[in-house]
Amino acid sequence: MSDSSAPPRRRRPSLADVAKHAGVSEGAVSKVIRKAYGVSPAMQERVQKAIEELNYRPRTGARGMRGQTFTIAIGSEMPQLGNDFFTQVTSGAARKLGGSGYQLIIAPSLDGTDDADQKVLDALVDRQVDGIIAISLDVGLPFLDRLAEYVPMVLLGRHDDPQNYDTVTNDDQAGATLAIEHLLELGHRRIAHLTVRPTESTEASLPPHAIREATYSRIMQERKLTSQVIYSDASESSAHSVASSLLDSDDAPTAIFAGNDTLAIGALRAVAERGLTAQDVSVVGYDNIELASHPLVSLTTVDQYGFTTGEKAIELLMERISGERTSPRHVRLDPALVARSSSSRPGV
Amino acid sequence: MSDSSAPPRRRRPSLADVAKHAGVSEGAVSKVIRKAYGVSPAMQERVQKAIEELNYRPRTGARGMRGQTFTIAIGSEMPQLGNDFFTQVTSGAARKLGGSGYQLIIAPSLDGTDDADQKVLDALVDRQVDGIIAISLDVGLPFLDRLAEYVPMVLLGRHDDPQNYDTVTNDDQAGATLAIEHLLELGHRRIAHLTVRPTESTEASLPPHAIREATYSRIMQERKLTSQVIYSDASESSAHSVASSLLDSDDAPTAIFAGNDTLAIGALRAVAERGLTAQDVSVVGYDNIELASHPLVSLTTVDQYGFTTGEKAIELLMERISGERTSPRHVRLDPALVARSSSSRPGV
DNA sequence: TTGAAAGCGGTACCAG
DNA sequence: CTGGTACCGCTTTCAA
Repeated sequence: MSDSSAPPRRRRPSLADVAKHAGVSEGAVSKVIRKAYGVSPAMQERVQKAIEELNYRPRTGARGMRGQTFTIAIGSEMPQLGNDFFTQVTSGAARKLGGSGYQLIIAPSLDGTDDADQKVLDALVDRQVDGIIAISLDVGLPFLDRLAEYVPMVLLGRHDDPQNYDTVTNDDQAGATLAIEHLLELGHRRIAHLTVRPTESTEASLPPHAIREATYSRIMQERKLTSQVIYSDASESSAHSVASSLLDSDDAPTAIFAGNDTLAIGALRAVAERGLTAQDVSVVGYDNIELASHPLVSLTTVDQYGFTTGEKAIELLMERISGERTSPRHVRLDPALVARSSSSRPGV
Repeated sequence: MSDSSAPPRRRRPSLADVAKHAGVSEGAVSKVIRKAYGVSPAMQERVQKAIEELNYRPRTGARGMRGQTFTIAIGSEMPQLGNDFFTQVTSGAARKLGGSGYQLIIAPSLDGTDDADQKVLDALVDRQVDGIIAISLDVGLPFLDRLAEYVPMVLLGRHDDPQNYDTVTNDDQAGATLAIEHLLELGHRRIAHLTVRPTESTEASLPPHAIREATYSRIMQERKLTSQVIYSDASESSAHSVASSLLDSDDAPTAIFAGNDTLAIGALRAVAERGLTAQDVSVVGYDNIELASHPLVSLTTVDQYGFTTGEKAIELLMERISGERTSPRHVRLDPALVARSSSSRPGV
């Protein structure tokens, strides 16, 4: 009986193998694969042939020791993966990277420990990626600013003022204003705000939800209208139960502005269950997730342009990778209102 | 004016730095970080201290040249990212990997070129990941079998018979049977099957959809019932229009078994638009996507257990990484029917 | 233009 | 148990 029924794991050909096969120096091969200057057409062709014959591909790890790894990474929390905004961002980044020779990878933080987000980012730096896009991570600015000394980095959705990294943010203030003004223009006056319970954040900057809430409060106050903020957990079902209580209470509003689409859909369910329509209680969300456009849902919401965000993030990274810029840039994208049938003039 | 307003990119401390700082050999440091045998407690402590003082972290690329990279990758097509089954698989894999020291990365194929899927996988092998999970990729068995000679690999949703890699599949035949039997038991006899147009696949194995369709045809034939297969594109809207024509035709069925939930939801919309209910036309899907459980949809469907699939995939990879197995294993998971309100007994 | 050789940051084997 | 050292595969001088 043979002691190895399956062949052992195969070794890929190395640059040295190619050099030997082509009868040239390793340096020459290296120049060819990097398309560097100073190679004769004859050499070029000869090496190319050897590369194809051996089916050679350079190893990223080895390249990275001296040069680049041609890898851009998106770091995020695990739950974000199912999030439509996240998907949009990724698509935008992927599109921008297509054909560039860079590979995009997504690294989710695995466990739920409180330093899990730091660990993902560390893991990416360990892997010497050429650039990092970090999205909605629960880490402090100092940590990020220090990491950004080692690798180009851009943070998404973070209203920060860092030294070493760039940011691309949705203008949450503008977006929230769009949503509320929309309801006001329709004629609503009793507008409630449904959002997630604020966490005790050690961050200097306000998270998107907090900004949306603050904007709501400010506008209502300016208009001399009564604010009504209600909190729920992040889930649709939690939003549903909170919204249900609200609708059943004495001071039920005629409109609900939700901090995001998931919450909005929970609220919408509560509305539908009570046989109410948008004329009774209008609902507006935030994010324009895929489900929002579904005919059975048709949610009025605010689009954050995730795709553009992803594209922009890559642009910023590339400017740093190429070395043409070292000072931080902060790009703010303008959100847009997408009016659908979940909002309408209040009935008489 | 200073010619470098921002400091240049910083270099991380190396293992040599740590060795120097601790006054020990590099080999000793290496053993400590790998928790290898043969280190005295004194040495261990001394090195540990130096590591912390320098905030040292080993670089994956360098480690990979001799040993492992402690990275497991999931390769997939870009559009899959938003897919709920994909998210489930990823969560399962992440959960299984938590605390193991391995980092999970997801690599989407960037461009839409026809060899894009091969390229992602190549890119992952280039990066010397320790294991690859490939999901619904359009690549032939020979290519995969060759790649799997270099790195442990498991394919998802592929009814293959490969030499070098493992597979985890949903038993599509069993799942389709569950769906159809469910409708039969409810009393339906005129059951149509709505699925995506079959592509000319060069693959030896049948894709999931084809298996579901074949199962449908077989069961209908066994029961001496008339098969009625209608094709649409993959989108919800395409399914909607195809289903609309079907419902308006003379031989409208009393039930529709759709090849996946997206199609089912399109059909459901057509049903709802006509003021019909589940008693008139029942709809059953496949996948149990998140939207399926939404109260406004409430779709009866078949759950593929993506989470378990992800966990199982990691298990299989680990068996190969540890070297305890070299022969292929093929795991078939049993799907389950999730009955909701989109299906019911036919009305009188 | 080309080749030789010195790194990059780890691992693994060797002798002591 | 420890230190020394060859080596992994690629990039980058530096001469020729």
